[in-house]
Amino acid sequence: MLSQAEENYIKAIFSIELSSNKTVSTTLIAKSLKMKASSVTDMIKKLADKDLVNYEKYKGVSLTSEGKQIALKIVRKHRLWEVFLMDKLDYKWDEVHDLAEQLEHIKSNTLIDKLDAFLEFPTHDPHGDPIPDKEGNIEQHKNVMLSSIEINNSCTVIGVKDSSTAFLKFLDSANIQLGSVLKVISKEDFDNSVIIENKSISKSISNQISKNLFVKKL
Amino acid sequence: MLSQAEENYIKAIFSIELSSNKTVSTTLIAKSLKMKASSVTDMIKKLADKDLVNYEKYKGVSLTSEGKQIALKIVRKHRLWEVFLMDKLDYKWDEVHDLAEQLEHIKSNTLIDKLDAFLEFPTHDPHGDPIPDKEGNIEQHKNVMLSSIEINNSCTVIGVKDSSTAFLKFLDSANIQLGSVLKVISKEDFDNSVIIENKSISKSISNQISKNLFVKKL
DNA sequence: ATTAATTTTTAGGCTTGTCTAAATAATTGA
DNA sequence: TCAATTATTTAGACAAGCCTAAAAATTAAT
Repeated sequence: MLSQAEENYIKAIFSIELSSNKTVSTTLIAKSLKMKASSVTDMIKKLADKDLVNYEKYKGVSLTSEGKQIALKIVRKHRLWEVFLMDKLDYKWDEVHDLAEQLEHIKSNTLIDKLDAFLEFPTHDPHGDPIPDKEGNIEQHKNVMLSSIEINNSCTVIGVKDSSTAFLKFLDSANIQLGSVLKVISKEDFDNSVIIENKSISKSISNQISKNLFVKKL
Repeated sequence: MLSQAEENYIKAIFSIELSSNKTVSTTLIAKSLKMKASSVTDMIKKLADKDLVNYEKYKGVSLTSEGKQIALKIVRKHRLWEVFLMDKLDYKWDEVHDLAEQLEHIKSNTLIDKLDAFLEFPTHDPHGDPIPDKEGNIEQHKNVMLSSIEINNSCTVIGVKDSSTAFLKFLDSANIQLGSVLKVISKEDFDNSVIIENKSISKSISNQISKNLFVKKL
């Protein structure tokens, strides 16, 4: 049985692997978990002993397939709890992350599948991220960002890359949710901002925002 | 913010205080938490420093009013989670305890009240125990046991004193739930067992069982 | 190709929460 | 009452998980 600390490392390594595709460095893990590199080295050794990561001194780590399975289970739990918090308890999408970070560590063989059933087998969490199934299969995010949509094309918002509270609150204030249909009116070469139309209201969206919004072309 | 270990001690002290009404000894706490007495002494000192328990060497402990409030909050969380697990996720009443022991430690200012609302403000958990309200008010259990019901009187099962898996499974097999109406047909002086009628079926109930069933006289 | 800068690891330390063994206090019973 | 028993506390140890500071390896820059 893994400790919460171990699970947090596994999850961090998993998400770094996903987003960067290079071998994961001690420093990156430390940054992601807000810890010191020396602490990370300690824990990596422990995880390597348990065959959850491949590790060679000074060469970074990668998850073994067993490690990856564990990571997927944690991600599954995290995202299902987020759905629960939002759909059943009326939390807003910017409030669910921290609570789910706690709930994802609850140990039980049955709980998460019962929760899944209770929620009627959702496929995505409140931020548009796909939920792994019981076996750890997970749909691949298509990496289409709002920033890459051509002028005059429309798209649907299907997810956010950054799910920080600040970003999500900004989206709320701009009236953008999952499912919002955005039409790209024009692009500004100078700062890469785009003018979009959302429910017939036009808005300027900075590049920082538009490259963190996953969309599907219509 | 209290650690899980601290919360577990507070809860243990609270439940011992409730069931025995004497000052709580180191040994009793140790037994309840399956730890060594020396560990208990250490923790008691810590809790006393935080003014959550009154403690004088060799004289046992009692919760301060602050400690009691914390205990009530934990009990509230535990019981609400139990209701959730049973009512929403279809767990059986003998399965919810261990999971609730984990869930009760989730830290959040809003979660438990939202859960309470979602469950439509239940007043009792699946074992018949009353759920403290937001302010920590809790209904007093009337201590009427099945063993004290007179011959020919009927009563409703309103709770269990022992909520161990074994006991609850026994009750299931005997078709006794909360709300079951039992009529006392006869009593056996020899071993204090009683013959009861439940849905027109007669059964012999040992004293061990009947003194662990809270009932309300009809 | 060396040196400088950065990254990673090692070594040693700290806190929390547990333990065992020994010392001390309280209680029991003859 | 006072000796034996039991309960409690103290002292010292250990694992987990974090830290700082220093050493070692790697990478980058001139």
